[in-house]
Amino acid sequence: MKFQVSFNVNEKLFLRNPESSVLGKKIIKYSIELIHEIGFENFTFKKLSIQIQTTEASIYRYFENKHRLLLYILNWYWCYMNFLVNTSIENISEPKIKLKIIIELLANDLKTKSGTLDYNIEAINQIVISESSKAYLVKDIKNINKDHVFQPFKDLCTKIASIINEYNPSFKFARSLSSTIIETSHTQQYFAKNLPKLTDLQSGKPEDFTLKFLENIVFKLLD
Amino acid sequence: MKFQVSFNVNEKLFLRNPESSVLGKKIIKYSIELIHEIGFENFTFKKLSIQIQTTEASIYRYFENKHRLLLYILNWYWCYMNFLVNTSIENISEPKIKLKIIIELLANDLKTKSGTLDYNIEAINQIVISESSKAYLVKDIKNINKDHVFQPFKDLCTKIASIINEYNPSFKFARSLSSTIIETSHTQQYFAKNLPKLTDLQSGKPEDFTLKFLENIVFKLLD
DNA sequence: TATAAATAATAGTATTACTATCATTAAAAG
DNA sequence: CTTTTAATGATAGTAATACTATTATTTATA
Repeated sequence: MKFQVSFNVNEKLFLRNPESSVLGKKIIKYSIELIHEIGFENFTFKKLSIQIQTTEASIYRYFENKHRLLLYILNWYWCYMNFLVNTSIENISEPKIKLKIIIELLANDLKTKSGTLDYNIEAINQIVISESSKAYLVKDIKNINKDHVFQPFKDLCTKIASIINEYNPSFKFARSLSSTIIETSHTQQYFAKNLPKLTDLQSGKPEDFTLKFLENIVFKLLD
Repeated sequence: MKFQVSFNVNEKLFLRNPESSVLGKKIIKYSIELIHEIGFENFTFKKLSIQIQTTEASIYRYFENKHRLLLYILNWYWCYMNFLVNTSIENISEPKIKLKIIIELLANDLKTKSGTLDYNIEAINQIVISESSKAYLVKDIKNINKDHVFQPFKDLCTKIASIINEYNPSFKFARSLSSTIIETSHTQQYFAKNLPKLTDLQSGKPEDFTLKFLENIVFKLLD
């Protein structure tokens, strides 16, 4: 399946729309690769500019700083997840099946769901797992949040919460459960891979383990 | 209740033991205040040195870098939590009550449990909520982990897992549930305070909400 | 073809994240 | 009570980071 995906990412995220030029698209494509490779802390506009043979100044015309660039990548991901969730459950009537599909998507099945994309979806996935909390765990969160830069994340959370309540209308913590399974899908995958003592992974892949764990908790909670 | 608490923090965390000198203790005390005040990203040894009227070089004699200092603070916290958990459930026989007490401690009741301490426990709490994931979400995690700097965190996780299995021996995900409730206690408090749309908080304190949520999920899962 | 917009090339600044050196002061040992 | 050692202060310096500014050149659009 080959399809072109682009989303209307919040304009406050960038100074100049990276989708609007070749250089802009290169910035996104290679920042994904570079952040994945060296981690967000070690990532700089200087290093990126060398890799794509441009200058720091050129990148600064697109993004105020690297935090905004990270937010841009995460927004793209959250929009993509919203899209995948919506299309994957479109024709499903059973809320239980819907939830199962969503959990599979969260526990990293989206790489198999994705066709050919402009961006390296596996790298984005790893960035989401390792770096996404750094987007909101910042001192200036209150001001940053005013620009609605977390809207797609909240939308995803709201969507999943609505299906949780569709499945069990009396459950009182749909949003918190929703944000918890999103975050836990990242944390448990990360722990399983890097600090396995914090998990019950015995053998097999971190993704498969996370899937089983999430299914276990979600359906025990809602049944 | 006034008591003096000190723990044998892993020697790999520091170059010179901060507990061994007046300056060392000042470094810890005021780094807690400063990280709490300006956030870990904005925190520098230079700023700290100005506040405690010493030099950057002097601080570097205690800690290799600010990441190690953060790890030191978190280790202190994890050791303290281990201590609090152990003393709080010492005389309890019912595993359910033990779990309830632990959840209360996680959902921030520890400030009421703590007497007069050398360090600002409320500031440490906020640091744990906002900064602790930055201790492990680093590219070099595999090497850092070799120094056993996450041991007290793993110990806490193991302890809670053992009580989970004491309460319900057939539950297959005790460690993952344990690490999940620890992380979720931070995430939900942070979301409730800063991105409340990601939670079901209607009114009241983030701590109280988090407590209810955690109790709900833990006992629904284990009963 | 003219005009505007985007990019490249270059330079520069303040801050960060350190390392090094040497003088001074405080603590411990003889 | 001096000697030695260890800790701290004072100072300097470097490479990298996180930007901003200026001007020339290229590319796109009118």
